[in-house]
Amino acid sequence: MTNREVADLLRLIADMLEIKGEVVYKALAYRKAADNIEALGRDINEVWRQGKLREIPGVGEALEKKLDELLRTGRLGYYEELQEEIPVGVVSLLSIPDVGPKTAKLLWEKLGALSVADVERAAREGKLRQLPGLGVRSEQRILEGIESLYRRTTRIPLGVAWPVANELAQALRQELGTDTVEPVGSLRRMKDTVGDIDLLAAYEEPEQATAAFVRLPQVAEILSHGPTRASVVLYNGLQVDIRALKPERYGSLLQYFTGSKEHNVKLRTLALSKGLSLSEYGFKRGDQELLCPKEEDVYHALDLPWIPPELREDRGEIEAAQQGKLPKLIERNDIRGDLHVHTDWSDAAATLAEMAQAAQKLGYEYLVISDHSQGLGVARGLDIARLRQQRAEIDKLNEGFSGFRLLHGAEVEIRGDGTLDYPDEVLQELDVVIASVHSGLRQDREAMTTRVIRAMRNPHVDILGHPSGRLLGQREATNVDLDAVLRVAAETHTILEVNGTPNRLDLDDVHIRQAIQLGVQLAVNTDAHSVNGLEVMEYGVAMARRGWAEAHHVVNTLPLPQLLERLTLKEHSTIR
DNA sequence: GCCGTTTTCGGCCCGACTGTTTTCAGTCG
Repeated sequence: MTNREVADLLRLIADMLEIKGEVVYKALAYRKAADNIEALGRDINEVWRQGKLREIPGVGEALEKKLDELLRTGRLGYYEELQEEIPVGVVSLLSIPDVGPKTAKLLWEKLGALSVADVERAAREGKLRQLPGLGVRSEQRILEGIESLYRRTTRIPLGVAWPVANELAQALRQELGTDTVEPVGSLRRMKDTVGDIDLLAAYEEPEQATAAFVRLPQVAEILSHGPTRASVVLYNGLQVDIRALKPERYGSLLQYFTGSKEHNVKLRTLALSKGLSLSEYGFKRGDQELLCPKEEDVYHALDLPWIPPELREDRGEIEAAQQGKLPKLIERNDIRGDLHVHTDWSDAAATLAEMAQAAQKLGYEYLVISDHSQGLGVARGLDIARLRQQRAEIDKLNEGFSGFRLLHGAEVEIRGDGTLDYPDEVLQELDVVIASVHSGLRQDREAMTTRVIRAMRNPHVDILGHPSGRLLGQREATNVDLDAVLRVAAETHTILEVNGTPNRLDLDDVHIRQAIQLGVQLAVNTDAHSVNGLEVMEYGVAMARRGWAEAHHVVNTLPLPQLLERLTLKEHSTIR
């Protein structure tokens, strides 16, 4: 079982326990363990083999026993017993907005509902309003919730939500005549996907801010609307929540609303240990209030340095802050060039000259042209003759540049057996070789892992492109064993790509962090297929930051001479 | 079910909004 599968099962059990009516803290404990297993960055099976399950935070005696049974036999007796009591169908009702464990249990016990469709039917027949604690309004609300559930297909990639959120924030800033409107929540933490958009407004009359917000022309439907918070659905189907408070509490609100929930919970616990109570309004010591106009004030009150939003996932950042060991995260301006872009030589829109010009405009010192290799026919991959023609043109262009250089690379297909799409003598001519998997994506774990590792052991392969192959919202990652890939990358000095294309963001944050811990170096690239595509660098950098990357972990922060030297490391290395 | 510079037992974060209530429970973030 994968970490994800184990985590999902623990979360399912947590839901069942809640519906059953167990003390909520029990369910909480399961969820916490699930979160930590998912964010582990190591294969849980390996942790289990080493007998180190207890070292995972949130795993105690009872969960260790259950995990051991699960990983050893693939089954869990405790879960099977629970299933006898609480059918999985009841758990599925929790996906309906405004239906929690109590309501789910009620719907099941009184109406026998075991699916969202059952609830929908009962609601249409007016049966929900007859249940204790529910009325006509609740019935209507649940029905609307089901409809929105059908509309809402999946989480939204960061690259989609980010521009929408900024446009909304800008509209509201103009409406209110203030600067203090910002996207917050998982967006501000730059998570790879977001469930909804959260906005924050600091305004003297908060109720006017929420009122102006629900009146924005983008708003299709108002879900709730109070003096300090409101929730709407846009015409594009995205849900947006806003919170508004007076500016004097701006720092507390910004901190609170940025999350994550887990990070905030830990901060509050920390506050309690110092005799303070923390909420979005600020600190309280007894009746005495301590306001935080700036976000830094919140952290300083807890004797912590300010923590960058990208780290706020309760993955050790608070402990690191306490010990003064927060990383100095890489920034967008540290990037000196893009190592992965395409041109009209293969499947992209812009010419070599256009891409070079755009890169110089961004202040880059270098740009690697890396069109597809011959095997990727659908992308008009370059055969060896055209590749050499391209080299000639790049050389010619370079004569006209000063303080900037085009490098010649290629994104070379990793074939099904792990061999590469150009022979070694051709690879050797290139400044940068990116090896990527684009075909045969359904191979089983062993075949896929062997394939990728074989490619990495080629001394000419500098970078492994989009290592997991995932396409957010469209395609799962391939079966590749990333743990093994990371180990071999460390051993062979192969650079791993952090691909900034919005629906890739690959590597993800968890594996970036693991890579760094193993001493693997990264390249943050855009994989741009147009001039505008170069702009997505900010998403790639955001992923790197979420993975605790500092500038020195990323090779394209190096000045050109050092980069070129780094790129020869593998050929000169004796370890293969 | 986890966990311990206030505890190996008794805690475990805080508040808004909604609807169905006569003072609060459920849900959400």
